[in-house]
Amino acid sequence: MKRAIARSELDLMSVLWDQSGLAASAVHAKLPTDDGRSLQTIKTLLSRLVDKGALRAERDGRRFLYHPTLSRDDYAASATRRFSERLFGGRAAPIVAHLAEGDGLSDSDIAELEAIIRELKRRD
Amino acid sequence: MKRAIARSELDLMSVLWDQSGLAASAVHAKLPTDDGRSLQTIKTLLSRLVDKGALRAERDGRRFLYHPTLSRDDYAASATRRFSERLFGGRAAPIVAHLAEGDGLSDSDIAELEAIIRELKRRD
DNA sequence: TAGAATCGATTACAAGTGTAGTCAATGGTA
DNA sequence: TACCATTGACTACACTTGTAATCGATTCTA
Repeated sequence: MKRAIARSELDLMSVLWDQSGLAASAVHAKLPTDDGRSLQTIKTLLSRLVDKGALRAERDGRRFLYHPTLSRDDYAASATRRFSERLFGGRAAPIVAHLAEGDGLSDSDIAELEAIIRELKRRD
Repeated sequence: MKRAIARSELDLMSVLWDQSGLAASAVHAKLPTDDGRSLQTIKTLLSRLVDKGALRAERDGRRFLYHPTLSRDDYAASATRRFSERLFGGRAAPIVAHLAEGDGLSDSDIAELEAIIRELKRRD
């Protein structure tokens, strides 16, 4: 059952990472208003995420409250590694280079990057 | 026709980015030996990529030679932006942080990152 | 208490994806 | 020349994804 989280499903994960234990209707309500997807669609996606093992459904009366079974951080880490591996042989620099093209990065982003680099070099 | 390049198709793009103008059999031969996909499969994927406009097929006798119509760099840039946007609100630092987790980055990668940061700060 | 709203479950269905078989034409070879 | 290999075209087919309708049960409300 360890299929991947689809693009459209990720939006729901994101909502539930912000606040775990929401019912389907609440998840629907929390999506951007311009989202367009109907409540039925959200329910289907939630079921699929439960099938995939990405969510746990906790019964609450006649409805379910949904909880992520993997953290946003864990997901982001493995997705990032896969992405970097697939496109850049696991390297980080080309990613940053692409994001920096055309006044890409904010000052705070740059400052964070600096801190990370400093730490990496210290650890070295 | 501007559908996205699928995961499995990306492998073929990668081969053709390394060396443009290969025939189906050559692309097949250049894939990792443990790849498993049959030559027939490769041909199907190549056709799909032509349909999608990601490859141009140049007739050469009774076969075709395939050429990417978008550069690896352009593809990587837009894929990277999409990825970063989707998972990290467009920021670069969390990506590097994830890749750095658990002795992730090589010395040369770190050096490149440093150079990029230096340049970004200079530009600032 | 009768109808309305809401819930999960089931079903639908087109498009996309991964993988490959079959076929007819062509080109190379014994 | 008679076969065999190779090529693109076409077809196949199960699975995934995106989106939603329908249905039966339950709960809220007038």
